[in-house]
Amino acid sequence: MNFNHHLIDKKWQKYYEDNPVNQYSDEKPSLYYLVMFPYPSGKGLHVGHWRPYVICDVLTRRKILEGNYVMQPFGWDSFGLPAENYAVQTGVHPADTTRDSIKIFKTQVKDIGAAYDWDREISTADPEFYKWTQWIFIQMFKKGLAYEKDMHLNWCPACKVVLANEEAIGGECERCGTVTTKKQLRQWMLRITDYAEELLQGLEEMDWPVKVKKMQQEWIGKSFGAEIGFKVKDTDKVVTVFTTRADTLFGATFMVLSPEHDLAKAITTPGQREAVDKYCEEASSKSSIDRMAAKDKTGVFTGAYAVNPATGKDIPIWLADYVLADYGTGAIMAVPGHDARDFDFAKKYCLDIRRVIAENDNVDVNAAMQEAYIGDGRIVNSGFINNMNVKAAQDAVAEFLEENGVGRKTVNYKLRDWVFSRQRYWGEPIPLVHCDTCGVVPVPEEQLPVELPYVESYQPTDTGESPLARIESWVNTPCPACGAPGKRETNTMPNWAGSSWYYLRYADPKNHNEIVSSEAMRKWKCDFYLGGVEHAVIHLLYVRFYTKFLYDIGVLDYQEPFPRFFCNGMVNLNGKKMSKSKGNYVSPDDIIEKYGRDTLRLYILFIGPPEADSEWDDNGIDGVYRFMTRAWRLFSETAKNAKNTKETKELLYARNRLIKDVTDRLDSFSLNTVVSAFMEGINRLADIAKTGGVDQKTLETFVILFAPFAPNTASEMWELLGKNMDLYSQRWPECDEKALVLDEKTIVIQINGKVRENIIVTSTASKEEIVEAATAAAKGRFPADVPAKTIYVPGKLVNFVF
RNA sequence: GCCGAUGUGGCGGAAUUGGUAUACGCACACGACUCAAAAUCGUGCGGGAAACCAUGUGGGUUCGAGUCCCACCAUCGGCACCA
Repeated sequence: MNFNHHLIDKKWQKYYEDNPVNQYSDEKPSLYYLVMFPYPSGKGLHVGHWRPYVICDVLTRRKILEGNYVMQPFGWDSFGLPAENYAVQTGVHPADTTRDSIKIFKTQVKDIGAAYDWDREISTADPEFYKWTQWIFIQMFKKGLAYEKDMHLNWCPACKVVLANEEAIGGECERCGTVTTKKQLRQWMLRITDYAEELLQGLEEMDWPVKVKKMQQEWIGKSFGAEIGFKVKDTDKVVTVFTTRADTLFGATFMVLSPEHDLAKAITTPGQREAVDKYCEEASSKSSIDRMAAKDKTGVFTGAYAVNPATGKDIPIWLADYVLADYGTGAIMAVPGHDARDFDFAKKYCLDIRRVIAENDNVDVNAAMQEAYIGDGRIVNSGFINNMNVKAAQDAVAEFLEENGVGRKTVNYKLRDWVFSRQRYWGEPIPLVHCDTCGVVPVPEEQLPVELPYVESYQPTDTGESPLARIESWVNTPCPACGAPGKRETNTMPNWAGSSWYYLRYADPKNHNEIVSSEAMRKWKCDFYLGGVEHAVIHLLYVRFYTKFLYDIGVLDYQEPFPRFFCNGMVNLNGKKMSKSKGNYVSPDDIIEKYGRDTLRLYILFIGPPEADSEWDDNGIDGVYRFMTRAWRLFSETAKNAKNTKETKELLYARNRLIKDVTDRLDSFSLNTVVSAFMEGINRLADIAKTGGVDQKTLETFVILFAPFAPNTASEMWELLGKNMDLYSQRWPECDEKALVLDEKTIVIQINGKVRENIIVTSTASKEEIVEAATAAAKGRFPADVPAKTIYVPGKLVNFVF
């Protein structure tokens, strides 16, 4: 009987469609395994998509075979720019495009044969779903977490859309790669910074890849320092700065504000007005990439002076775009002697440079400095903190600031509030109404969802308004508070909104009255989450933020959505990320046709360590396919007589070796080597089969172990063994360690640490016997009569040292 | 620049707590089967004639190092004027 993957796939795909593997029962322990849901594009899947799905399904099925019910849901992150861009070009409504895309995706996802609970399928663009996305926003609004602000924002001139910092990494639009510029717009913001500390603390106890934790830590970017107020001379204005180097306060010889700083224009003297206006104009028109790439620092003097609270001296106030508007207070005290950037700036504009730290006693503390000194040392030229070290000086300065009411110790975060509005059509409408008398009023919860209306034109506007703004019949609505004519908010939410809480909805996807029932919430907590690195910062940070908020308002009884997260590597082709739109991909459909679904599942695992990026190799899959046919052949040749075949010591060893290798490697997440273990197992059994047969129990054990990896083939093998359709009621086998002890073992003989000989001894041989045998075997190679030392490692080696 | 990771055959990659480096697979070569090819099966496959030498480079610890320590080099990823 040949291995016919077409027949096997067809038969079992159908069977499991009608008889799902994952049967819920109150009796069984429940688990919840989740893989990141995809954005359904019309182009369909490539084999790279398979990787996380296969990995998650293998782990799920293994847990099922250990007697658990594992909820493994699937859904669609279906709002997004591609559908809208397509609509702009063709006029086809994004809802139609999305529906079609989901259909294509779903067919292809089903080919993977994962044990998904399709009953729990969700789609973020479904009004029944986004009703609750809007509901969460309203709760945030009520708690003061959502607010409006004029923002200088990253703006993509091509997409005509505002981007969050996370979407404009490196100064390029994440979607289209266009260089972004800045634009000032009124935006809805979420106060994620209120949760900065919790988001940071929460990372500690989580079972996440270290690199992902590090990335989040860095993104949150906590630093300890002080806030110091500098009085602007001859005014009542104060410029506050954040610094991590309060110890260098005596060395602050000028100040720099970012060009966007609130006080920038207000403090400018008439004489400098023209120069300042010109500079600010230039700064705002520069793209962020130019601004970052600028080697030369530029700036302009405001004409104003501030008073250094420590020295009492007047110091000039400058504007420069090397100071970031949205970090700290958007202003710095410049200490050119001890900060490289300030040093460059001071050199260029001939500003005072003053040494206040000496690295050692040989330094001439009054000599001109050649470069900024960043390190620790003894404080000099600094009044009451002289001779202290850096740390002590920081404390002393903080105390001085407190006493004089001009500053205090503080912490600062890089994390910024989340720009939450998008000037787009295909997203969740922000459920607010603007009323002349009542201000901004949330849409009452019973009126949710605020559904997206059909529009004629999806073209975004250059003014930064959403296409929704053109639909008067939708925009005009009575104020929910007073009934007077009001206007709907026309901005929509960003892509991340739905994915920031979707995991929760799977617990209770059909609940019309609540976001989730408390019973379902308690029962279904995500035990395992899996997905690609590309979402390691943004998505995972936002989900954690939403979860913490939902905890705070009493919806959840836990504060972290994903205590355990695994990050899979990408599958590359020709060294580059697979991409349908760039034509650089391998289609799973072709592979399934040629080799069958299980071969692809196995190859996707075999291709490399799951956490590493791997290169797709068409030849590699042939090897896995050969293994499948070899395994199949072994079964078809031995199954018939298996019941009459005696279990030999060799078979017992082979069986337990396989159990141990598969189980251990699965536990350590080494999925590529699990496939190797199956290959070794089949090679071993095929060897044994040459002289005898393979017993029933060994073949059954193989099938049970194989079931999570190659479900269709394993099912067919199960049937071949004369079993009923009860493969998934079986229990994961346990290894009998005794069976792994062989009668004989190989002992390595080393001389001075180098391998010289092997001897085979009985497994019961004592140390003395082994050393004696080793001496006899290696004596001829001894450089002297008697070794100075003999190292014996039990059961492994003897090392003669001379 | 800072942070992190990774360097092992022609290739993808294996190697419990330091204990036979190169498992498993690909590619390749030869052989069997065949009129022939494909498929399949079998054998070989780091270098070297050998002694020996080989896990990015140079040191160190150890009876023994791919594994631990120090210093470099290279590649990849993240962040990047964060005060």
